[in-house]
Amino acid sequence: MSRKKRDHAWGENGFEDWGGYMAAKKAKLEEQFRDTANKEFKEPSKLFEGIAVFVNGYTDPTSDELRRLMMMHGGLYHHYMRPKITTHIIASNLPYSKIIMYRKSQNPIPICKPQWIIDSIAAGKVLNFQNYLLYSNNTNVQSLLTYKLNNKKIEDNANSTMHKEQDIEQSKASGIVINNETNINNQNISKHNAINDALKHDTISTHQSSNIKTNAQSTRDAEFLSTFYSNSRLHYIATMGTTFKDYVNELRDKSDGLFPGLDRLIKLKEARDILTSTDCESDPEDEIYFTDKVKRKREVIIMHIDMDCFFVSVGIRNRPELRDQPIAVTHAKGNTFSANYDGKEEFGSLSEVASCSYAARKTGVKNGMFLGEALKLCPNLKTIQYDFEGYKEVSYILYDTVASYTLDIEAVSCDEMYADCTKILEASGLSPLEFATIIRKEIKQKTNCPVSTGFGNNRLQARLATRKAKPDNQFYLSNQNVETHMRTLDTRDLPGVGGTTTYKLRKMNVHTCEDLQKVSLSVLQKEFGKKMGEQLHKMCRGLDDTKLNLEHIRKSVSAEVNYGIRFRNNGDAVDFLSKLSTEVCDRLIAVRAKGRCITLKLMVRAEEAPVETAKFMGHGPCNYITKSKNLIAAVDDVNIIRKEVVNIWNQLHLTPEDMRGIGIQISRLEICKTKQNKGNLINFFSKTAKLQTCDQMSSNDDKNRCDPNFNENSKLNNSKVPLTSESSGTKNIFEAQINNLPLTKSSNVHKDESSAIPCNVQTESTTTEAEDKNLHNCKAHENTKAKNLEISGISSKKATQKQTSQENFFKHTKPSSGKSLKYEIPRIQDIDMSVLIELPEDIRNEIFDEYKRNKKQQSQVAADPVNKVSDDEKNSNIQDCSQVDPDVLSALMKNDLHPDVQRDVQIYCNMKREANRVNLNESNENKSSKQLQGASLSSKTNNSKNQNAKHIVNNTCTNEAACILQEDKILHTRDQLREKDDVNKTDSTSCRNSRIEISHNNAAMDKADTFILQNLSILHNNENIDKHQEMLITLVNHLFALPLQQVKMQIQTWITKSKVVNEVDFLSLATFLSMLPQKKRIEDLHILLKTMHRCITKNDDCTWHKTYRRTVKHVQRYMQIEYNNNLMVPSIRCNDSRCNNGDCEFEILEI
DNA sequence: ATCCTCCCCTAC
DNA sequence: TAAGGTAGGGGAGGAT
Ligand SMILES: Nc1ccn([C@H]2C[C@H](O)[C@@H](COP(=O)(O)OP(=O)(O)OP(=O)(O)O)O2)c(=O)n1
Ligand SMILES: [Mg+2]
Ligand SMILES: [Mg+2]
Repeated sequence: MSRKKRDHAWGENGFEDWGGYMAAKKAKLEEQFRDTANKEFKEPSKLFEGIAVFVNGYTDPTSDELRRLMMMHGGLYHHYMRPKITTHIIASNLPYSKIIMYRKSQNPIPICKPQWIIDSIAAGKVLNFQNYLLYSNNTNVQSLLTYKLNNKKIEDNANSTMHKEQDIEQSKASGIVINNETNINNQNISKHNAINDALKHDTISTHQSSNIKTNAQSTRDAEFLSTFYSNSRLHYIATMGTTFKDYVNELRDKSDGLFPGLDRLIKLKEARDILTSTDCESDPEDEIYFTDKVKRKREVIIMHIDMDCFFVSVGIRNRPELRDQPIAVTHAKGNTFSANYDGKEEFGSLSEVASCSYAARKTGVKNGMFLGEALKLCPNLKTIQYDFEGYKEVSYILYDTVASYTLDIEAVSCDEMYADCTKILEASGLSPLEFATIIRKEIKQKTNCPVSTGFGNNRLQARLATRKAKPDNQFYLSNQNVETHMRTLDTRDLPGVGGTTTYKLRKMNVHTCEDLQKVSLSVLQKEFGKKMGEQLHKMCRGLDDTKLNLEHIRKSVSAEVNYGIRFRNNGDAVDFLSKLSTEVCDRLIAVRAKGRCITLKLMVRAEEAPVETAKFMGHGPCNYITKSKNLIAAVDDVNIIRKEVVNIWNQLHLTPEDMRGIGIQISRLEICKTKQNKGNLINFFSKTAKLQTCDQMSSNDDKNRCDPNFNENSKLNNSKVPLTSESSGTKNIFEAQINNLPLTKSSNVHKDESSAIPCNVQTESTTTEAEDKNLHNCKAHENTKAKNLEISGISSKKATQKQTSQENFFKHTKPSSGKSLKYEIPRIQDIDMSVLIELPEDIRNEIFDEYKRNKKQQSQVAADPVNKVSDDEKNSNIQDCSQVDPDVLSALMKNDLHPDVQRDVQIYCNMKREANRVNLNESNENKSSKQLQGASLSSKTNNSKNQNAKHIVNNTCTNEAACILQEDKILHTRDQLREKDDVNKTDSTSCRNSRIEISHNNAAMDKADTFILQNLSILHNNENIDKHQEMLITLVNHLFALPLQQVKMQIQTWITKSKVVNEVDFLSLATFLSMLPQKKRIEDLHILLKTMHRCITKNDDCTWHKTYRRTVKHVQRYMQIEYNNNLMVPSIRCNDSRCNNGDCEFEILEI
C-alpha cells in the first residue's frame, strides 16, 4: 500500500490543490455500448420497417437497448433528429421546452414512450403510437406546472442551504486568513440570489436538465450516482469519447465501401477535369496531373478536426445574438458575479467552466477554470447551461460527415478526431486547404457550429495546425514550414506536455520549443525517462512517427466518484462501494468484457486539509491510494467484484469520514464479443503466431504433455459461451474463495483464527451468514456464473503486462505444435491481415465462418476427452496397481458416483499398499520429521484431530457427495444441493473444526447422507485400510484447516528440508491440491503450485521435478473435471534430458 | 533482466 | 453551492 500526494504548486487554475488540478474519476451510467445487433440476428424481423426513431434523454430501457430492439426488428435508430426521416421521438421524460421545440418544428412528429416499442415487439405488430404519446395535449399544462414548481423548489433549497464558505483551502495555502462573517455572508448571498432570480429571466439558461429533482446530495441517497453522472461533464466527455471510438469501429465494420462525400468530390474533380481538358485537350496535361498525383501519394496527409469551444458553440447554435459574446458553460446558474465576488481575495463560484467562447478567452478565461476566477478576468462573462443531448447530436453529425469521406479515423473525443486524408486528396485532386474549406463548410452548415481543421504530414503537425487555425479556420503545417512554426511555440503547446512537465522544463530554464531543441536527448531522457525524453526530443522538432490508432481496443473499465463523498461511518463506505461495484459491473457487461484485475482507487483527505472543502462537496486536497488485486479468472459478476472491493477496503483500514473519492477499475480485460470477428481474429492470428514461437521454445513444456487434451479443451472454452455447457459444478468460484481466504480484520476474523480448537457459536453464525449470501448469489447468477469460469492463469512466459484484451481473450488458444491444426486453409498466422481486412465483408465473413467451423469441430472433438480422462484414470489404476497414485485417494474421497466394481477393488488394493507404506513411513517419522503436516501442527492439534476425525470424514463426504450429485445433473435437487454445497464449502474450509452437526441444515441433507453412509459403510468394511485412510484424510483436512500462508510454508519446508520425496506427503499434498478446484479455490491452488514450483526449481533434484509434474498433472485432471480447462502453471525443464524424458514416459504410461 | 504494482501525468 | 471522469502511456522501485 502506498499513498502519495502531489506537492508542487504550478496549479493550472491556481486553486486548492497545492496539487494543481486533481485528476479525478467517475463512471458512467447508461447509454453507449454499441451492439452489432443487426448482425447477430440472421433473420431480423421486419416489424419496425419504415420506422426510424430518435431517442431523446434518459429512457427506460436505455437508448442503447432501444437501439438494439429497433435494429433487431427492422427499424432504424437515429443518433440525432433527422427532419423528415426520423418518424418518432422516443422519450420517457422531456423538458417542456423540448416538447414545444419539436412541436413547433416544420414536420412535427410524435413523441412516444419507450413502452410503445416494447409492447409492439411483444404484440408482434406495431401498435398505435397514439396510445403511447409522452404528453397528450391535455397534459401539457400539467407538465409545465410541474416543471416550474420544481425549479422553484431548487432555488428555495439553494437559498436555505447556502454554505458559509469557511476554510477555503486557498486561503490556507496562501496564508490568508478569512473572517467568517457567516451571517453577513448569508445575507448577502440571499440578497444576491434574489437579484439572480430577477436576472435569470433574461439570462440565457435553457433549463434543459432533467425536470425530476430528487435529493441526491449524499452517497446514501439512491439517486446519488445517477444524478451525479447525469450532471457530470467530465463523465460525459469521457464516455462520449469511448462511444465515438467504438462508433468509428462500428462504421468501419458496417461500411459498404461507399463514401458519398468522397464521391461528390470526385465528381467535382471530373467536372473540373472536363472543363480544363476542353480548354486544352493535350496529353501532356494528363501527364502533369499524373505526376502530380504520384507526388502527392508519397506524403501522408493527416487531418485533425476539432469543434471550436464545443459546448459553447452547441449551446448558442440557435442563438445568433450570442455569437461573439464572452460565454461560458457552467453549472452555476445565472450570473454569480454579483453573488460572491467581493473584489478581494474570495474566489466566487467554484463551479467549473467547461468551455468558454473565444471572446472570453481573449480575457484569459480558460476551459476548466472556476467560474469565480473567470469572472474576475471577464466580468461580462455570461453563462449558459449544459446541453448534453445537443452535444451528442452535433458530435454524431461531425463524425458522420467525416465518415462520408473516409473511415481512416481515429476518434479522440466527442468534438475531435484525426483522419488520414491521403486517399481523399489523392482521389479528389484537392489540396488540403481546399478540402478543409469544403468539409468545414459542410459541418458548419449542418450543425451551425464553427469547426477548425489542421493538416500535416504527421499527427503532431496536424494537431498543432489546428491549434494555430482556431478559431473557425484551417491551417496546413507541412514538413516544409514546420520548422519555422515550432519556433513560435512554447513547450506547453506540445500535446503531452502538461503542467508538471512544463514546470520541470521551466526549472531547466526551458520555456519554448526552440529552447527544448537545444537540450540533448540524453539529458531529456535522464530527466523524463526513456520514452518521454525521446518524445520531447522529437516533438519539439515537429517530428512524430506514431500512426493513427484506427482500431480502438479497450484495456480497462472504471467508475469513479470524487465528488460528494462524505461517509459518516464504515457502513456508508461499504454501501457506496457496493453501489459503485454495481456501476462498474454494468459497464463491464455493457462492453461485454470481463476483467482479471480489480483496483480500488481512493482519495483521502490530507491531514492538514479542512474537513469542509471550499468547493461544495468537493474533495479538497487529498492523498491518493490505489490497491489492486489480481484474480485468476476474468469476472464480470457484481457479487465477486463487490466482495473483492470490500475486501481491499477492509484491508486498508482507512477512516471512512476522511474519504473524499472512490473509484473502481477493472483491467486485464477479456472481451467477449460475439461478432467482432475482425478485431478478435486479428489478435488471434498474431497471438497464434506468438504462441507458436513460444510453443516451439517450450516443446518440453510440462503442461503440454501433462494433458494432451489441453489444447482442444482450451479451444472448447475459447469458443466461448455458446459451446460451454452449463455445469453447476462451476459455480461460485470466487464466493467460495473469498469466504475461504484468510481475511484480515474482516468479519471473518474469527474463522481464520480458529485454527485447531473447535469454535462453536461464533463460527456457526458466520457460516450461516455466508450461506445466505451464497444462496443469494447462486440464484441471482445461476446462469452467468457457469459461463464465467474460464480459468486462465499467469502465463509462464511472455505474460506481458501489456497484453491487449484480445490477446487475453485468446490466452487459452495455445495451439499444439501442429496436430490440432487440420485446416486446409493456409496457416492462419500466414494470412496477411491487412489483405484480409481489405476484402469485402461478405468474403471476409466467409473466411471467418470457414475458420470458425474448423474451430468448432475441434471443440466438439475436444468435448470427449474430458470424459476420457476419467476412463483413462480407471484404466491406469487397473493397469498399474503398483503406482501409488493420489487419484486413488481422491477418487475414494470423491465417492465416484459411477460405481465400478473393478475400480473399487482397485482402490482398496491401492489403499492397502499405501497403508503399508504409511506404516513404514510412520516408523521413520520421528527421525526424519519430514512429514508434511509438520511438528507444530501435529502436536497442537492431535487431540482434537483424532476426536474429530469421524466428523471430518463425514463432512468431507457430504460435501463431495453433494457435489457429485450436482455433477450428475440431478436437476430437481440442484438448488438444494447447491445450498448444501455452499454450506459445506464454507464450513469445511473455513472452520473445519466446528463441523459437529450440520445435518439439520436443510432437506438436501438426506440425499447427501445416503451417499455418506454408503461411503462409510464401504470404508468400514475394510478395517485395515480404515485407520490409514483416516490418517491421510486427516492430513488433507489439516491442510484445509490451515490458512493459505501456512500451507505455503508447509510446502516450502517440505521441499526445501526433505531429501527424498515422502510418498505420503506427496499424496496428501496432491490430494489436497486436487480438491481445490472443486472447492473453487483456484487462486489458492495457483499460488500454491507456484510456490511449489519456485521451491523445486531451486534444487536440481529430478525426483522433485517429477513430483511436481505428477502433482500438476493430477491437479489438472481435476481442473478439467471442474472447469474443463487447465490451470496455467509454470513448468519445469530440467537440464538433464532424462528427467524431461522420464517425465514423458511417465505421461505415456499413465495415458 | 523482467515482471508487477503503485503510482504520475495527460487529454478532453 | 455543485455535479473534480476516464483511459492510456509510462516510470520508479521492489520482487522474483
Ligand atoms: N477541462 C475541460 C476541457 C474540456 N471540456 C469539454 C468542454 C469542451 O467544449 C469540450 C471539448 O474540449 P476542447 O479541448 O476541444 O475545447 P473546446 O472545444 O471547448 O475549445 P477549442 O476551441 O479550444 O477546441 O470538452 C471540459 O468539460 N473540461
Ligand atoms: Mg474543441
Ligand atoms: Mg477537442
